[in-house]
Amino acid sequence: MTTTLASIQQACTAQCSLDSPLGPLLLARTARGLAGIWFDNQQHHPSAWHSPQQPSDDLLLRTRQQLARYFDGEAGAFDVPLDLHGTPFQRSVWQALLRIGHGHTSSYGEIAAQVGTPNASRAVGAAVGRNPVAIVVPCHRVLGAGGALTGYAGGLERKVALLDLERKSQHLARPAQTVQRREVFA
Amino acid sequence: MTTTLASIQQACTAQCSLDSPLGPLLLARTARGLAGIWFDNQQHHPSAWHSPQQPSDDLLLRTRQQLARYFDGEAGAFDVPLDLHGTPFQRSVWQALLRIGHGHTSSYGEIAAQVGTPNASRAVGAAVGRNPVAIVVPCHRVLGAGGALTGYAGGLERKVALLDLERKSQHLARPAQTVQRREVFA
DNA sequence: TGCGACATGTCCGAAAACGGCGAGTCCGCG
DNA sequence: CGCGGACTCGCCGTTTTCGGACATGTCGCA
Repeated sequence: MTTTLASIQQACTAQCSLDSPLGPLLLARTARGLAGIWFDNQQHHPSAWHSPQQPSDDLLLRTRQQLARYFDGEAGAFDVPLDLHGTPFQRSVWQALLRIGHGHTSSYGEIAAQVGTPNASRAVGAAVGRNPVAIVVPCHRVLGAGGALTGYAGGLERKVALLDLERKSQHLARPAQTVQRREVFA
Repeated sequence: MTTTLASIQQACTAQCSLDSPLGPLLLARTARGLAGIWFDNQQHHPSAWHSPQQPSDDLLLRTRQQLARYFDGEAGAFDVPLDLHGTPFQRSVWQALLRIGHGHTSSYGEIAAQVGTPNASRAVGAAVGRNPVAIVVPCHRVLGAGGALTGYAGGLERKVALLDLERKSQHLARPAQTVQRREVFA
């Protein structure tokens, strides 16, 4: 299997940017769903792009709104369809991330177990680090087995900030949290 | 740079098949032009495909007609726009092939010289062998310096057959051979 | 004439290196 | 004792690197 990033760029049909409390975000979509959210100058950023286009696109608009709500402290804010490009292993890891609830955390080893390869915690680390859709796929909720922060593609500050935000906003969870998330595979 | 074949499959928008005197052909196009013609079970065949769809497509229809005329012995039969996916080197080689006239031949070294790397005749061989658009991009017109057949992705029989066909049909060349061929790059 | 060596871009397989880990050991410190 | 921090080693998917193999042709040397 080849790189995930190139494959996304290929299939991408629209993109836009957005100013968040943690700095500018770049959003990208494909025909099938939301495919990427990156912080400025984070690791594995598709630096080939820079176009700060306005979103003329329903899906991207909704994502922007939901991100705003998320930063306002709302739990379960996301319900846009995702289109995650990656190796089978990576995708299964990212799927597992989606099952970590708002304000909760998990560990690399735990996820490795969920994915069916209990010893692959280190490989999980690598996969988590390549998560293309920051925030929505909550890779920031993964800590070391002892609770260590270990790392974040967008920088540890941002990881702490996101966890803080979620901890402080626990009580704002929506009453009916029926988040139906349809996944699309590629 | 990555594989040419995968890149074509990605961008391909339509395809169809066609029975030729030398066996079935698979045709494929992208948004920009004709991107592939392969013999059944030739080397580097995009075997992921098998759909023998009917051509509902103007460009593919025209290609089919022109192939039929070619097999009837007509020179200069092709004028469809091409969309050749490959490395810069490969594309320059394939462009050079297009300059070899109907019924004429060239050699690997000659083409290497035309492309600007006189010593790369061996590399030219590799590139010629990966020609995605059989017949229309006349890779069959390339022989060894001494006139040896050397090789053909579709099998040497077919190479001989094509050369025979062109030799026998020399006199059928159309009077005005103003073949305007627009190339598209990717 | 005949044989070996070399030049050249790309693909492909194998092998090694590299991580956003985790468990286990050893040690120093209250 | 009991706890925490530094160190070592096995784990495993992905990425990178490397070494051949090719649809050849030219040159030097016996």
